[in-house]
Amino acid sequence: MSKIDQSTDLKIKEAAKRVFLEKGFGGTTTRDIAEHSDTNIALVNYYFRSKEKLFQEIFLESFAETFTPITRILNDDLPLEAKIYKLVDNMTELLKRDPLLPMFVFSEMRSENSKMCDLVEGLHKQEGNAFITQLEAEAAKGNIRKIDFDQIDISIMSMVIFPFLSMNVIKLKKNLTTAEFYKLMDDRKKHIPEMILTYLRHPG
Amino acid sequence: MSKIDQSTDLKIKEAAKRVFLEKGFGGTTTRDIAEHSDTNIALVNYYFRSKEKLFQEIFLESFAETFTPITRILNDDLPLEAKIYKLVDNMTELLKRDPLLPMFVFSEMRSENSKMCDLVEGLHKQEGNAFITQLEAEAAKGNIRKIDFDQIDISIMSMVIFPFLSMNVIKLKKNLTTAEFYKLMDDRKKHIPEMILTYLRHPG
DNA sequence: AATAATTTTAAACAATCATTTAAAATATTT
DNA sequence: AAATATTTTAAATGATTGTTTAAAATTATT
Repeated sequence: MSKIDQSTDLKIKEAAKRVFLEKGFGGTTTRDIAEHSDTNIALVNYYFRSKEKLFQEIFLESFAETFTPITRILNDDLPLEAKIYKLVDNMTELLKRDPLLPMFVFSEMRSENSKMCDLVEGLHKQEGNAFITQLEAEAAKGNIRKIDFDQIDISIMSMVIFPFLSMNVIKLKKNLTTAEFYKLMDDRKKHIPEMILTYLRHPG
Repeated sequence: MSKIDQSTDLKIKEAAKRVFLEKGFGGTTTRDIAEHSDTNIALVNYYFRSKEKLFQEIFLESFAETFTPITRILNDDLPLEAKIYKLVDNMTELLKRDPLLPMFVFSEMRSENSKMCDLVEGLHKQEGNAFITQLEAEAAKGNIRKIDFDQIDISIMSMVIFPFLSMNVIKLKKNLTTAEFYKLMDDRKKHIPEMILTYLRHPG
């Protein structure tokens, strides 16, 4: 055993997360999970009742894992510039640790009638975006340009998350090793905030 | 019949594309495709030999459908500003027509050892990015700032494509209808080029 | 130590999967 | 019109799916 006497349910859950993140719900079989967790298919159902229940548990946790840090930092009490730098830095580090996380979350929410959309709809009741409020305040003070700040929000998320969603295409197109790709992502920690801030600070 | 006597193989292929785009390879069954094409499972295999062959055909076409317009415009003989506006406009229109296209392509290339990665590796032999050459030329003339232009490339694609990959999350978080979401995407046709160009034109 | 509760195992379950078969129906060629 | 080739159908194939069963092994309780 690698980890000292890890409980069976945790062993299964961790293995399931690994497999689900790589192959999605449809591409994963209960037997996959059993093998990767060094257990058997009966145990998977014994602890989690069904493949679907296990999946939902992992999906919800992955959803939270992705968006909780973002929400937390956006609601931090920090000056605009520091907040953007921190957001991009933290998210990049999170995604470097878990590069398959966003594809897992977004791909399971791809279609309007996906069960995961309904599942998520319940919990995410608009917690009042402090970031956009902050941008509006700065705009009122004349520090940044006045625009639709939802666009800024979306653009930051796009520039941080998209490269990880398209990792393999980027690696192919730009002929990069994994290490080189990660270096590129590190460079974006400076590039993205600079781009956003330069845009915000220069009037249209 | 809606379309006058559409050939069977085309009927199957179009239905298959619809289903694959919505549910991916793993989430789609041969029976799904048969039902949606108003044929039967034997005909699917008669015309395309296997689910996998049919899928690969559709995947490769979808990959081309996504990246051919980009490559074409990036290699257009247009001034920088016009090129960026055109690229963002055309891509947005393409994605509004086919919003599930990028998720389909990228999700099937999510893992390093995905068959689709190998499949694509063959065809996409670095056709010398004219856009980056153009950026370097402009930088040499002192018209724009000198940076790693791969970052600009990635940032444009991110800002255009990512919103469609995360469409359902954005709609939930910002409480948008489909029409409102598309309106937001239309607004980005101005927002994205303005952001990129403002950044490029102002020295660090 | 005996009993009860929990966990693990191996085997089986029915349902569904992709694919194939072979006969029927249709279209094409001679 | 007869013969041939192509397309379509219905049924069956064996493999794989998620899930369940019931007995065995282990752990906890009395």
